[in-house]
Amino acid sequence: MEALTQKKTLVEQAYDALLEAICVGDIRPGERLNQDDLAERLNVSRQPVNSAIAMLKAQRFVQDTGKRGVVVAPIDQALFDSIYQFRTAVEPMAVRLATTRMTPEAISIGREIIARGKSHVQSGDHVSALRADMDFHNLIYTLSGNMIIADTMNLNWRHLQRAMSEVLSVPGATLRVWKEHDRIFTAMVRGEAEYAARLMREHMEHAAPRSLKLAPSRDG
Amino acid sequence: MEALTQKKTLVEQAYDALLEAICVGDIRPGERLNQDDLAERLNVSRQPVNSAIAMLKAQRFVQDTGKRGVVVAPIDQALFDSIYQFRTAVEPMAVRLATTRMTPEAISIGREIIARGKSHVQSGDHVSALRADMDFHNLIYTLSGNMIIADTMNLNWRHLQRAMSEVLSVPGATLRVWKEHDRIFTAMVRGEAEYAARLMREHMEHAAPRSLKLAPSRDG
DNA sequence: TTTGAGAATTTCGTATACGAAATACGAATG
DNA sequence: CATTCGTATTTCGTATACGAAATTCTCAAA
Repeated sequence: MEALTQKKTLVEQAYDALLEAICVGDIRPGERLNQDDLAERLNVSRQPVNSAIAMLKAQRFVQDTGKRGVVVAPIDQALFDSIYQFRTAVEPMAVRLATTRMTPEAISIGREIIARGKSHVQSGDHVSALRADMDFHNLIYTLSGNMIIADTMNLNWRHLQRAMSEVLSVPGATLRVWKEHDRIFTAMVRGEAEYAARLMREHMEHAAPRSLKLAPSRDG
Repeated sequence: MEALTQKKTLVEQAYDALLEAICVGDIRPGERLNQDDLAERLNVSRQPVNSAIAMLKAQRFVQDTGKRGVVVAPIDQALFDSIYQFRTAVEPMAVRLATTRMTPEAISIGREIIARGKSHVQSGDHVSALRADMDFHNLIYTLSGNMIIADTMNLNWRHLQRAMSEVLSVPGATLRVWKEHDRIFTAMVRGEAEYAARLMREHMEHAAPRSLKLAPSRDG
């Protein structure tokens, strides 16, 4: 008999919904969040929306401007650079740890993700390629067995995701990226932890776009 | 003329107060948070307390138990280990980055912190030695110029702080630790980034206590 | 004495109300 | 026409209310 699962509160559901809308660009950087509007759209009272916004603010997805309400945080090149720099330390470690903890199931899942990523690139579906990119890395974090890596990087990926939904060129949407993922994963399957970590560090060092190359305004 | 500063909301103040109480052990692991009680003690209505608790839950300081309310998360050896493991990747990077960004002011502050840390160890003041330990590392994160490092590690230190307030032997409270800090900082001042990073990695690898050696229950 | 059922109480998620402050709008004045 | 001031409206932080569900307590039956 399994334990009953606990339901998410409306605060948590509102947080999830708002974060997703921000990350996929439905609510854009600089846009002000109106609590009454959001409450009506989410079909809840304003209080859970207010709490969800406080949580998003703590995680820097939205920010105060000195005026009423909060705005979605602008896409910040410095934040993006900091995340990629941070990743050059953390991703190789995650790979090293994950390599020692591979399971047949993980191998199967990893291969499926890589095939999916390549397929999305070839069909030009950038959104799904980005999702697969996230899935690939998340598999590694989970496999690393280090919950701090997983939590930290999941949050960072949400920041990257929203930056990328504003960007013309999506890093996960090239075949080169997926070939590198393939090489990294193959090294992991073979148990070559140090080699896989080195490949990942190199991947990080040149996977970071030189700049975000923001898309033209959607109005123009 | 300077910009006016924005005041913290009651939610933010309640969050700060609760987090501090949890981290210094005034509210102990396993203890259930009663919202009415807390609201009365903080002299606010229950709603900001409820919101603050949701934020603490998202950051794993408190957790659901399937019953009413939340409890302060137990001190978790695995979390502690994950943080220390994570730090072996992140702290050397922070040191490397910080070394290239030293200022006379930072040098002065760093030396003051180290002197303070040694002094607290010698006088047996473990709480203040831990604070100085945190200050030393925080200086490095700030100097690194990487906001993700700073944000992530500040949160992790809060978890470490609350673990350490339950622990008999506090890692920051030995002279050995402060001698190592001194050596690291000296290398940084000299601009020896790689050497300083190596020292930090070694420091991380043996600074982690083998186990938390939890204090006996305060009742017994 | 133990167990179970029902009633009373407590707790918390969330809706609603309140009021302060910000913002928008319209009219008057220069 | 531009600017300023007063009024109306909007927005949000927070208090309060409501109700569902959990928990505790009490009493009766076995």
